[in-house]
Amino acid sequence: MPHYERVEKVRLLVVDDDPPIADLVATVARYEGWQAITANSGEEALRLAAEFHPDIVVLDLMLPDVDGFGVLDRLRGAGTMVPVVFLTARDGVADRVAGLTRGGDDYLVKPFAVEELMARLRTVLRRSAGPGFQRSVLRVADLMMDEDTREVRRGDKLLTLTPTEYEVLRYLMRKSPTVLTKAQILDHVWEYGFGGRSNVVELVVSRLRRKLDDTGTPLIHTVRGFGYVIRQAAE
Amino acid sequence: MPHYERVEKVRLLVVDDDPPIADLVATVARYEGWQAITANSGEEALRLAAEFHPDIVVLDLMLPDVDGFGVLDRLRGAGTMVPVVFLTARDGVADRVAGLTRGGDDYLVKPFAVEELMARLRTVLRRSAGPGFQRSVLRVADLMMDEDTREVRRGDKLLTLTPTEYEVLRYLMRKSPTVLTKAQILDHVWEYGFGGRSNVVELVVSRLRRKLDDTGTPLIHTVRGFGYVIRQAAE
DNA sequence: CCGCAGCTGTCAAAAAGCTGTCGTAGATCT
DNA sequence: AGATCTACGACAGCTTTTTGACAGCTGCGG
Repeated sequence: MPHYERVEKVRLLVVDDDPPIADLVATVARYEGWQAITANSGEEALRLAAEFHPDIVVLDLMLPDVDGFGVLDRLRGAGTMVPVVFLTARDGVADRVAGLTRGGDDYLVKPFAVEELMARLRTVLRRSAGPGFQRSVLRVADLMMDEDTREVRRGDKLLTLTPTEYEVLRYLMRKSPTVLTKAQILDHVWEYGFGGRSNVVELVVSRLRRKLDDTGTPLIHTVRGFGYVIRQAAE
Repeated sequence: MPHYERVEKVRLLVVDDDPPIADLVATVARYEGWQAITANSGEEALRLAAEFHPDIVVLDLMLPDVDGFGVLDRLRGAGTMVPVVFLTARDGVADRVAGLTRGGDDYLVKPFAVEELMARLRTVLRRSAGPGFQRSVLRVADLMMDEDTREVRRGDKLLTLTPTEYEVLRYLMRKSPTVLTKAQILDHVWEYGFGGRSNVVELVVSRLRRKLDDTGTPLIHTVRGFGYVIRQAAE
């Protein structure tokens, strides 16, 4: 039983017959500092899994040859206990997949938001790292976000965020003190293929500010002509 | 996990000729921090038992070679007193098994719910730990659940819960203060293979709330767009 | 002091969640 | 065995929350 440590790069295998999607995921993962490879078919996936020894697998259920379940079976049959996160279309199979989260594996419905996928991968990795895994808590100045309890506090004031607000804030906090463009935020937090041509990001940031900058000094800063950062008052 | 204290890892051997089921159980156990291995036949089970020295065994009755009872006999014949939890199909043999569960053994009918199986394993382990074993009591604020007597109290008011309500509540309490999605609850509390397409979880939560939040402050909180938690209301 | 990026109020549609009602099936009692 | 009771979950109506389009306003930077 491999033991997954944070010290080494996480090894991710992405299996999806749609190359753009597979690449999207792989790219984001690499950007996180992970080592990622992609497979576009079940056979290829099995071959790559055997030689690459991934720590975690993202697996589309609809593959041209062997289907997702088949791949899973054969992975397990080969004695690999590598955790798997499934991707499925909104319809149909979702039910069948649902049963799989039990094992600690997880699943996500297409189209998904990249940050959501990454969050799940991190969670699954954290859990599979064995017992006594610690809570994941993000901090920026006196702002705190507990990813397990979904509790967000500014100082000791508890904040109530909507799902979208939560996701945007998490992304900002994760990347802090890096400045993110609105496009990056849109691409990571909203489902890929989102049609929102309007000012959604500004809108959500505005709402976030009202909730969290109400008390104390502003934490979310606008970088005019570029994007947003969250950090303790800069320069 | 907050409510489970044990210094050494529990060693679990899962014996089932259906690999997905065996893996399911093993994976869930590992997530509890246990050490788990699987066997897909009676012979393999006996071999593994000899070298692995499990603390507890999950044993399917219908095996290709030696049947479950045979495995049990040979285990006992070898002088092992390791407690066994049997898995059986809904029909037939159930009665015979009942007779065989002497001592600390137990059995469960397929398809089972993961949380139910884990609960039984914990109970059997606790009992087999010798005399003066400790009661298992879960507490969240003034809510108390005794897993041995199945007694649930809010303050000193005794609550009467249906089986499903009890299971959902137990799962929530065990994981408290982590927020659980409806899918997680469904997957852990309902039998595997349940095609829950409706709002069962919401329904049970609704009924639970009526029973336990009637007195005092609400304990089960909705995290809109995500799931449910049970915990003392955070300020 | 101008212009444009950014901010925010308003609103309606859609999503998510809650709960009452009811039929079925299994358990329990007589 | 038959009658009765209980638990469960399908379904549907209703309420609340969230979201994003739109549009007008603000204020920064030059």
